[in-house]
Amino acid sequence: MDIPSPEPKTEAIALNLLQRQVIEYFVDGVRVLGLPPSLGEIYGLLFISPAPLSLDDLVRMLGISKGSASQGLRTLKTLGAVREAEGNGDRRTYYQPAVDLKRLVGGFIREQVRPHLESGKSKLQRLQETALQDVAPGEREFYNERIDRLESWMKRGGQVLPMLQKILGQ
Amino acid sequence: MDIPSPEPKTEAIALNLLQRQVIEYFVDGVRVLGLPPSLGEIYGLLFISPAPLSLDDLVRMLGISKGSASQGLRTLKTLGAVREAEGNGDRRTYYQPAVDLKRLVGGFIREQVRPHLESGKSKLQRLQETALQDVAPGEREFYNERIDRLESWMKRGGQVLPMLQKILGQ
DNA sequence: CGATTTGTTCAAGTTTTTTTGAACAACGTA
DNA sequence: TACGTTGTTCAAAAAAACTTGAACAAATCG
Repeated sequence: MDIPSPEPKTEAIALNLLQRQVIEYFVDGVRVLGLPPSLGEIYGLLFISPAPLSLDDLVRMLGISKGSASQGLRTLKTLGAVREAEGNGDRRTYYQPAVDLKRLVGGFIREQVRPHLESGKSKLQRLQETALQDVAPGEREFYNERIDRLESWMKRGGQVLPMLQKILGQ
Repeated sequence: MDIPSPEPKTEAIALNLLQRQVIEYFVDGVRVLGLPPSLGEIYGLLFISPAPLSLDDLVRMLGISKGSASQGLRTLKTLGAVREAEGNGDRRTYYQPAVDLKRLVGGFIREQVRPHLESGKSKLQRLQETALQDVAPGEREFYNERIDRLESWMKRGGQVLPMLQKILGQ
């Protein structure tokens, strides 16, 4: 009978203090963006690792499940925040972080911001076309004004995003 | 013995289709910003109501609890998204939405973005000062480069926010 | 081929966030 | 001062979001 491994759920056994703090930093960071903590852990560790890491490395070093690591990497890839490292003489895939702000911001805007902006615009259009019809003609003026305002907000948003990317693009 | 009120939890009895859809619109909108749905409901209803509403109006029209309404209004006030209406010959307070984008964006940046940016900066400083010391001198180069990069991100962020406000300002 | 390693999927479990509602404070009125 | 009304607070309930882990697919190796 073995001694039951008393191993606490210690993640990050292989990580130094600096790495743990940077990971913490990114966990906080991604929360602001409305992304799950695991994304911050994964990106953070990749960011502060001298060499590319495999999915299995992430699982071991962060103490997260294979499922989380797999899904997290997928999301990060679609965000353009992580890419597969080239030419490792090995079967498994290794991952590297994208580290230029332009690319990161661009990916976030493309995947998270634009879709909402677009769907917002079309919802507004439908609003205008159908829901507004059900309002008694006498009351329409106010509603019209407000919907116009919403539309101008969306438009402004659409104008600002490219500027933002340009500014950050440096 | 009364007939037990079969009243379904129907919210929004007094709202027309347009209003319900606009509220839905804002519920989605605030989610993107990482704010709770109730804020979207409250702001949305105020936005699409011809006249200011009281806390009690919000409770009845949205079918939410007094607690939610009270807390939601507080948050919206600190975000500068809602303000109390002046001079109603009445004891209770009535609320109006702020409807110019500049003010809304400004409030969000001030309350939600800046604090994170600031705390991020100071965390980085601590990182630099303490955690980096524990790294073996030979390995410092890589870590240094990455931390410098983080600092440049924060700096860029600090520069972009005012521009953003300016652009949206009109 | 069969065995082994690598990675994905998704239902169920866990954690976190949000909402509720009842107790209470504050204020005005009579 | 006693009473009704308005609004706040916060512990507990409910809902939503995230993570896990086991079953499975895909690819490689011997």
